[in-house]
Amino acid sequence: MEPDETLHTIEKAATWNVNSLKVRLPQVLDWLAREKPDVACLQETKTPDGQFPVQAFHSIGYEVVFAGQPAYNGVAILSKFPIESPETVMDRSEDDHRRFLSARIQGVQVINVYVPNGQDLDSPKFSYKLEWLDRLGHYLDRFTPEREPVLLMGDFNIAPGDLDTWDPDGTRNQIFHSEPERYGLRSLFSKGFIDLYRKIHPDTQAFSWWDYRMGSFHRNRGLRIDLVLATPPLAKRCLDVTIDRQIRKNDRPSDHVPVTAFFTS
DNA sequence: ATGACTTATACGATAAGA
Repeated sequence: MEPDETLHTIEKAATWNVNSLKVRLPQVLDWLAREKPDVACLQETKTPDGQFPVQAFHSIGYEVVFAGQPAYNGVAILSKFPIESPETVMDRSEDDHRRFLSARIQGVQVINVYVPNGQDLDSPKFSYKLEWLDRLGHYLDRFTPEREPVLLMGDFNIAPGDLDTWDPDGTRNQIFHSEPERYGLRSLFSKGFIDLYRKIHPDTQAFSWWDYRMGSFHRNRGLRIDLVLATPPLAKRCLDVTIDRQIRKNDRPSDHVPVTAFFTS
């Protein structure tokens, strides 16, 4: 154990799919100034590494690591504490999508994921999604969940169960709700990764994403697909998880909202 | 209703998201 790790622990960690950091940067900076998470994982930055706004985050006290590309995907970890040993790929595959970032922060392994969308069950993108989840599982096998604190958070593009979708009957076996996807997610749970929102709020319906179209937010037709998972040493310390629905009312909002987990020190 | 918005790329139309 490093001496510093006992002095400062992660007490507040958040995940937010920002749907273009270029468009959302002012909102992200406002949110950080207001909420002050110790660690924030962003997805869909859609920003090449050379254009990442490093200085904007440094100037408000955040270290950053990022893995981006033009137009699509892109992930970043922001931290008030030092970020050690960042990894931008999860294995030796040829996959060039920037969807993964893993680093050590105050003795916690923080893993940021942007799981592929999959499009529909007939698409090659669906096979890619399932393969990607399988590869993530293999990456996670290096950890001992019962003993090690690991935070795995991001946009999973899977509604874990019927409570996590506005229309469980209409969406059954559709994309985000299909059995193969849910099996992939359950296989992460079975390794010891715990869905913290569902642990703390077993019966509450709360969504983290709403379609831009059809007034879906106003009608609360959404999904809970942005998740914070943690291994038992961290899950035991979790006090609450909140989903910031209010931020979806901003001008030019992301279609996702932040999910934030709180831990005892 | 293979739609509806929003973003990126590139400057109009298409791809992609979820």
